[in-house]
Amino acid sequence: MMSAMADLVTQDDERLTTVGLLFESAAGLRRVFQTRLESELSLSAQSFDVLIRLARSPGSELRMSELAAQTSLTPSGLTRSVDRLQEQGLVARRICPEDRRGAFAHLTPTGQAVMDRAIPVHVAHIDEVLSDLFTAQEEEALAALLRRLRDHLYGAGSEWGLTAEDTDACPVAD
Amino acid sequence: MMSAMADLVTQDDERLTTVGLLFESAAGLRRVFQTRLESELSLSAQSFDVLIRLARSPGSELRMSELAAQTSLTPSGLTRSVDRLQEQGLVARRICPEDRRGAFAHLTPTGQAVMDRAIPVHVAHIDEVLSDLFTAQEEEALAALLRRLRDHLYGAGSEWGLTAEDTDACPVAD
DNA sequence: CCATTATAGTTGCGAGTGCAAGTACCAGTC
DNA sequence: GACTGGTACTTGCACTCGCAACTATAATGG
Repeated sequence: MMSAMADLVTQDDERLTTVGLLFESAAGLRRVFQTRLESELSLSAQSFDVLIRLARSPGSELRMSELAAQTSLTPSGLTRSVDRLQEQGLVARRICPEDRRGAFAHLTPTGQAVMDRAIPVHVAHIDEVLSDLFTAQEEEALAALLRRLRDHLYGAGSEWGLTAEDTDACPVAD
Repeated sequence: MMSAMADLVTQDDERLTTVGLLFESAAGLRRVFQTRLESELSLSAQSFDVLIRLARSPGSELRMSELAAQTSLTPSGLTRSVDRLQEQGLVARRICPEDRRGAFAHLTPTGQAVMDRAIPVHVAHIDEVLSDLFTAQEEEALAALLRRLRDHLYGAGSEWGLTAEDTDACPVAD
């Protein structure tokens, strides 16, 4: 009855714990940012994620499929997300001329203005949470390790059904 | 129009990227595990998270509130999750004798059996994903950094509205 | 005691999401 | 140039989740 547990608490525990910490950290950070983004900027974390990826892309536009891959959303989820942002007037769609199946999402001037205001707030918020927690070296080490993990998961063959190419071009936040 | 962007791409970018990597890594890992857990064990990632926390607790039982804190779920979310697991016969509730408002959730024998089978599979899966990616030292370093972040977010005053005490007692996985 | 306040958990409801099916379009084949 | 297959999104539907309101029980205080 305890056989599996016995295995666990010896060697595997370490790895299990690492994974658990990763999930807990991400969930905690997301919740913290979400609260603040909503109260101060009336943006959901999900919306902000989409918007910041657009803001940091050349021309402030991206194909729907690209955006879906970068935001950890399925195509259908992204469609709805962009729908909402479109209703709010922050984003607009543009049909791709060369391939009329596809579409670009791009920031409207209003969306640009909102993000110009929102990004510094968010950056300040990140600083507030992370400052005095990591040294520059530690933060760099953490980023390096996570980058390796992310690339392993998404890039290089996508052995586990995860689609995405060089998301590194738009590293981004939440 | 580009003012906020200019700020971004210099100093703040690093921190923004770290946070972004954390989210992407967590999302990627979750999806990978979820796919496999569902196809091989018919368990959602959410269910598995609840079950493994129970499995690793003394007596295989935990108060609902404890469980909620550990699973990054709100109390209402946990209520529903336990409801589902109860319908599947994997978990049962037990009213706390000393405080009849509260309740314990505990694994049923069936639940125990399922987890005895599921945990080794999941551990193997983690190994498969992480092996040859990090050295023991790197993994340890990553865990240490993440633990610091997690404790900073949840513990010590919970400056950001996150509730949780010593979740370290049950570090756990997904 | 009874009243007040706080806590543990549950439920109504609305919002977001994924899966599978559908639509519109491209690309290669005969 | 219709036929077949594949791609880029979009929609129907069911499910999960969080928030706010609610119930039941404790704990405090007169």
